[in-house]
Amino acid sequence: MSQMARSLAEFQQLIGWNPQRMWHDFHRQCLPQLSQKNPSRTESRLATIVEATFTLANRQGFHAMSLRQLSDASGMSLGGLYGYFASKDQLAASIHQFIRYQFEQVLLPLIDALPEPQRLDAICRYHLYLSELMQPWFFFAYMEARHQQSDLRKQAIALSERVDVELLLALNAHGEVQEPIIAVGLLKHLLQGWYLRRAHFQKTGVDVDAYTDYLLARITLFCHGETTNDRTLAAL
Amino acid sequence: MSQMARSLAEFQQLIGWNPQRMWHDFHRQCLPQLSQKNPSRTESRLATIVEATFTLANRQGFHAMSLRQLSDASGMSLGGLYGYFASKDQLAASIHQFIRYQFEQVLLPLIDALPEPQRLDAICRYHLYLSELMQPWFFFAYMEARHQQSDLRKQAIALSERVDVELLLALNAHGEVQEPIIAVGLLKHLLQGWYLRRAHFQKTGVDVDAYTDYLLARITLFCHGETTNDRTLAAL
DNA sequence: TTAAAAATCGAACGTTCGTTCGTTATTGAC
DNA sequence: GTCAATAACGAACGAACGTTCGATTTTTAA
Repeated sequence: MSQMARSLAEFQQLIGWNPQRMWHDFHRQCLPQLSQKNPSRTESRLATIVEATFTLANRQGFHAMSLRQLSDASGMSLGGLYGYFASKDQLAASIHQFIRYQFEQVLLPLIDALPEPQRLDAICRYHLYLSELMQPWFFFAYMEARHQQSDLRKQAIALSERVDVELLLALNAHGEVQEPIIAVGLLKHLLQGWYLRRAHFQKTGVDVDAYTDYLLARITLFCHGETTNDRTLAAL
Repeated sequence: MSQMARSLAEFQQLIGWNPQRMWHDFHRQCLPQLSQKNPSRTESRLATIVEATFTLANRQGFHAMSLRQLSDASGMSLGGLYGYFASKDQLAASIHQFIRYQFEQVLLPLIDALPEPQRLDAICRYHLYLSELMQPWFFFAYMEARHQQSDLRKQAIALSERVDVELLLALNAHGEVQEPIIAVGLLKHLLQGWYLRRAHFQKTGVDVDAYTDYLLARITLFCHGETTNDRTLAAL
């Protein structure tokens, strides 16, 4: 059984993550809708296009990004883009699909392989680490999810609820959870904070390891905390 | 000196909030760009239009919402809408401006009037309560802020940083804050969670009073918590 | 009741959007 | 170097966008 990773570097090594491999996986996922034959060139072009999509869409919104802007930013002609995706909507759908794939095929199996007492720690750490490695993807997925058509949105909700269940089970393994509905929601919200508030953390010099350690050290306090009046604001 | 409100109902009474008065204030703020003369009719039409904007924009994004959709949803003709705002961008700008106005003219004065020991509690409570009363406004402001033009965005950032300072000062009044940058960011993020995850809380039956009490009871634990190994996950 | 004022309407305008497609340039095997 | 095969190009298209404006309806006050 594999050891748990306790830092970004360890996690990266554990799953063998690097950008090249990520784009390779992404390319493989996009194959059905691609009209290109040369794999290696296609991989690097896909990376250019999707990275340009992130810089534009994560600033101004995917819907507000025009294909002419994407054409300029990626250095590729308007018509040339269509060799790499079937439509603008399909481009967004591929991104959403890939991040769901990463969750289901990479994160969840890693967590399932661990004994239950370690799972809460692992879910949080691995979520934070993966969202650090793929921050633009996570940000895009969060911000654009509600603009997707209903079947893709439903799949995202289903995955989200699966994580909720995992979190609740893992939390319960550490003792009775007070107000479990609020606790689980808050915990996931705190994990999302890392990639949603990335600019803030970058400006203030907080890295993912510091954030992770800070958070994990307080999670059990937060969720199981038997708050006594003299330690809470309510006493004022 | 006024007493602090400890529930949504008390807060609502304290600031004398009701929808009618809110739309009255909003109308007054919009006056400069309005071509309409009859105040009472204009107030109700504005309410209809802005509420329709929220239902459409908060689902699919403001940019993706067409004025033809807004025309249908508000029961007003395409040209008729332009009696109530100068342009589509101005409509969004008015909403952003109004929520900033509520923050600066309603929330901050209330907090400044309180003695320092009560301020942390008040900032959190009042932020949560106001965001409950005006949830669609807060959600809209959060989601659409990055699509605004730069001067409006800068004003929003300035206000956000002002809240950060208030939070940090208030936190410090309760003792030395460990990792203050992370703590303040997280605290604000938790406050935002209430209006960002509204659908989730509505589905699970959590109301703002329960959320507020849960949060406030754990804030000092979270921010000042001297975490010992036997109470944290790191010990596993 | 009536006429001026105010408000509403929706067809039409110019622009920009996503997308297509015939043409041109590039690539790779011999 | 030649020639298919592949990829990239960008002008052009129809649709949809935000906006305008003259005609029409509703409101207001005498």
